[in-house]
Amino acid sequence: MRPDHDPPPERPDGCCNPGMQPRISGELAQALSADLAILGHPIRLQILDMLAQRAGHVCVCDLEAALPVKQPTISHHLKLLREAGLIGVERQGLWAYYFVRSEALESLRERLLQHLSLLR
Amino acid sequence: MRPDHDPPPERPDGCCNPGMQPRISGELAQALSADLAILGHPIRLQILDMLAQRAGHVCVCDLEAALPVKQPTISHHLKLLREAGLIGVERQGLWAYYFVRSEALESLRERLLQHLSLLR
DNA sequence: TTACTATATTGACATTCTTCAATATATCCC
DNA sequence: GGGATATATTGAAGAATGTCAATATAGTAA
Repeated sequence: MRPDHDPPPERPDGCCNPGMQPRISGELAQALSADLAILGHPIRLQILDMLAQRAGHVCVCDLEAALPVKQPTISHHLKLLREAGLIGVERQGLWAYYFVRSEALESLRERLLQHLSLLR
Repeated sequence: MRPDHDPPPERPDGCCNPGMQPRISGELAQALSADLAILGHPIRLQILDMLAQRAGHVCVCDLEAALPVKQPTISHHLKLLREAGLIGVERQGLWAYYFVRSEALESLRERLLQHLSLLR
């Protein structure tokens, strides 16, 4: 979104590491923080937890009954998780059964694990 | 009464698992999402990455030179990371040298990995 | 058809987050 | 002391996010 190549400016004496760069590029940082941000909400964490408990058998009314927000808010977070590819839905008549897409969650976990160990 | 292991994947007639609860409590979800949120910003990730590269020798001017935001914004994110306990600072004269608090970052990493594996 | 139900969407509002110019603070050097 | 420099803080503005009442949609059942 913004050019990021300032040639190393002259640095006075003893301070500073001129030309130092992050190993994590701007784009990678964006992607990683998006991964972290989609998980970074208590209701979404609890939704994922409930879906993981009973894969394929959780309807919206279960979530609504167990969580301290109203139904439109549940639907909103479900949509975000679905757009992030972390969950899927199968409609059966009136009900919508949500499930964790384990392979997506697993690869997200791998990515986080890998990059967070960089920060050690 | 804590049914950690509800074996019946059968639903009672039509929909819904009455009385279903998340394993992750509201408080734990808050704490976890705070952990995730402090990492969920590209600039903060890049700051942590740069600090991890040269522990103890990164001043604000290095960060300012390498990252696409202005100095007050850098200071703002440094403050958030410091308040989260993830980094520390040692002032030397005019300069402020920031460093990763590895043990805090490590325990955060452990917590995240542990709880994320719940969601599998 | 009509009534009912589960979920999705809309629209509005409030809150939080991000950013930066301006300014303050602290330190060094002369 | 004054001037220069590195970083911190303030304050304001816009952007993003979270929430819910109202409404829409789509299915069931009589």
